[in-house]
Amino acid sequence: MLNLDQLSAFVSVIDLGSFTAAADKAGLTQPAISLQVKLLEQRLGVRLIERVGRRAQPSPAGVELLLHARRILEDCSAVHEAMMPYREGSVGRVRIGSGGTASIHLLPRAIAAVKKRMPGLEIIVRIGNTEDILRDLEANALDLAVVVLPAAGRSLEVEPFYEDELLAVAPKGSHMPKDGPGTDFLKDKTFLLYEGGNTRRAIDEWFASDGIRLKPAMEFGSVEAVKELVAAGLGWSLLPGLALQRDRSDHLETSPVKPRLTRQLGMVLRRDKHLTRGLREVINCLREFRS
Amino acid sequence: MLNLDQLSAFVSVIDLGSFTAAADKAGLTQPAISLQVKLLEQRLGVRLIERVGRRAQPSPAGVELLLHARRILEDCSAVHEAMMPYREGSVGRVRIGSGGTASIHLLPRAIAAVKKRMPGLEIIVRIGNTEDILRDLEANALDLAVVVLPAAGRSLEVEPFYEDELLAVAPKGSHMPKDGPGTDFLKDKTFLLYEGGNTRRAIDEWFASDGIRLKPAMEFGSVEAVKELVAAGLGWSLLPGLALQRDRSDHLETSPVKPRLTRQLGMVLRRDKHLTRGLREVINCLREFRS
DNA sequence: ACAAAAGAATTCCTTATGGATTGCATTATT
DNA sequence: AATAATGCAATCCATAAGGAATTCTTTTGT
Repeated sequence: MLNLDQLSAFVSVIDLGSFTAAADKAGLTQPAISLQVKLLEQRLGVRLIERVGRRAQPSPAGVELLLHARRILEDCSAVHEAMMPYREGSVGRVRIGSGGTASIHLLPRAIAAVKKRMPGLEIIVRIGNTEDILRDLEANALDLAVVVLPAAGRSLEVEPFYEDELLAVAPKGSHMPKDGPGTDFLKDKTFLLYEGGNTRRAIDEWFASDGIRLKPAMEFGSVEAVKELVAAGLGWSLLPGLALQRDRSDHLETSPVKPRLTRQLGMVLRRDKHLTRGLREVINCLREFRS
Repeated sequence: MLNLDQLSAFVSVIDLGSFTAAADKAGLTQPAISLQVKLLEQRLGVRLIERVGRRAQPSPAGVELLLHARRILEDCSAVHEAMMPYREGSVGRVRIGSGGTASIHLLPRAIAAVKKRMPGLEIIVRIGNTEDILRDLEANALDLAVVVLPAAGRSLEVEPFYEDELLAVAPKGSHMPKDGPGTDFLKDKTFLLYEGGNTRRAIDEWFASDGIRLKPAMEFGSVEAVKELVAAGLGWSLLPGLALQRDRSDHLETSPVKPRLTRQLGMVLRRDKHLTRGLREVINCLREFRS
């Protein structure tokens, strides 16, 4: 029978290019690693590592073994993940990835609801741009993503669950058309935009459908920053309704635009994801927003 | 880290429905299997086997683990399969670096001989100048170099294996002294030379030993080109005998020079190189030329 | 038929040591 | 002065011997 410690040692040596480095990483001494690799080589009857000069390189057989070994080791760590939900005592853990806006305004409410039902559940939220989040999701470093759609990915399943309207935002006292400002009305305003990925794209498309190309005065990575700047009278903006709920009506004038401009927030999971109870709860709580 | 023996024991117990049976199959005693499964349960923090009545059945977590475990164990046995060809030496790879002349005229014959003995062997030949080849050899990007000597390098081992004579080559019908042309005879001829590194150097030294400094009319990177030009009557040349074996005697006059001028071809390996069966075969086949 | 405990055997790790190569500095040479 | 050669120190891996830890067996109990 093969031995996972030996496989792991072998992979580590190749990755780090040195027996000594692999030993340090594993918290062992160099002879231990040497022995592991040697035993593996004996068991397989093949030379796996070319000890040549100062560098350790895989032999042809070693290259082939690497492919298998990496997969096996990954599967083994996946086992721990898979057993997590069955564990007694630990209620579980849900790792959520999210874009900035949703994480500030939507997730806290959903998480609060989940926590009420499953107090022990550990919830981790990672903020990032859609691209990074989805990559981590595919790598199973995240359990669930909450992002602005569209979201692509062969192994991913997308469920839209919230339609967020983008609102025109102006300093208090600005003239705001009754039935909402259109592209014509807005095109000459000074614009401060949130430089989010899909949100920003939706805004550009909205203007572009009337043949207008927007040249924003400034772009910011933070919605809150844009809000403050608009409140200070520095210009107009188009911001997610979500971000405007904790009303700054004392300093801001807000209105839907014409035609209305919305963006879809969606939950994204790996298609083959095993649903733990915690994850199911989170999904259900997010669905509450669907109304 | 997971343990494959434990996984295997667990799967076996489920498959056979009994600890004792699993123990027999594994050639161990029953407590050993009990312990393995217990340790696995402890490590995963999950109960895996429901000991109910006479039959051992998997818990829900056990069912899930079975899926993973079977796959992992299969992959592990696939590893043995995958290593088999390398183990028997029927598969392998030899990366040879070579100067141009040897690679065209010597290597094909040696490779053909090796292939006859080890049909599965993968042979890669990289052409380049001596310097590049030797650098790659030191970096272990090549297994063997076949170059014109001398070849330096602290970590390299050199074995001369073929003495190649440089022949004077003239257009058909040229006057060629009976006992071979000397420097005196050749110094006034129009010369077309092959701009190889060590070969070219050997020629310069040959003339220099009689105090003559050669001013070749043209230099070419290809021996074949020089041959064609000489055949077309454009001048004389000194070329490796190896390159003249596929006789162009219908258009060329060839003769040893006086004193005879030879260059050594050598095999070069890293001093600490591990000899695979394939590499040994290649070396042996090259030695056949030594006669 | 499985679990638990104690002793035995094996495995695996650490320490110590030696061989080999590499990188750097020093020295000799053209 | 620049280049090549030499010598030294450092680094890395292999091996051997002793010791710690794991794992198996035997025995016994539920």
